[in-house]
Amino acid sequence: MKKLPREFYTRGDTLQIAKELLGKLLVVPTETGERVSAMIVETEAYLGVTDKAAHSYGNRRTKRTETMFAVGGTVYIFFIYGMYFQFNVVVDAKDVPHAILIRAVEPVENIEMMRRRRNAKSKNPAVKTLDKNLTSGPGKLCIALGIGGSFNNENLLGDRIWLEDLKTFLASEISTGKRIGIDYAEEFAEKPWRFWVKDNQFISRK
DNA sequence: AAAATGATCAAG
DNA sequence: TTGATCATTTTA
Repeated sequence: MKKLPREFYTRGDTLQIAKELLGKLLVVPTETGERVSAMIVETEAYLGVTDKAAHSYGNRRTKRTETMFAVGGTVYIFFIYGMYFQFNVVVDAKDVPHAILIRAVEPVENIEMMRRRRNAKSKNPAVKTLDKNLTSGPGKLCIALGIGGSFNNENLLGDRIWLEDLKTFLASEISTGKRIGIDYAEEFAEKPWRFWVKDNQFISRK
């Protein structure tokens, strides 16, 4: 399969890219080279220096936010709530700190592996994680796909993690709404910069 | 009966 | 944000 080219990430229309990311296949091979993959079904755009919800608001550069300033096609991982990772795709040119948070994916290849990893994280071994709960949230998908802090700053054109074309959704198949978990962002909390595949079973909220 | 849904709470 | 628990509703 063919990796999405650098230009897909660097062309410079973050909201458009956030929508086009829906239907793309996220591939994270195991150490032994087995493909584990899932289709992106929910995204949120974070628009650089003007967006109060973005880590890079006001051009803030810290150890954590530094990767947001990398060139489009770089992976930005951050740790949240003391226990979960979030997976973001950096877009636009170097030093333009735009990123797209991947909020939910639909399992495609090697679902068995995702199930094992998710169940292993659960405290109660008796409960079996339902397939539709496997990757229906930003923290869950990172566990299922084995994405941890070491993926921060990884190149999406490398061999550790990448995106491929899979499906294309029409504008009529995409829903739009407010982003989640950013109540502190004042007027930006209302911006309709969250996108998801309409009626998809794997989105993070109903 | 089992499974899905919703509300509440604590976790690091 | 998530998982656990508990209560309620839906489904087979």
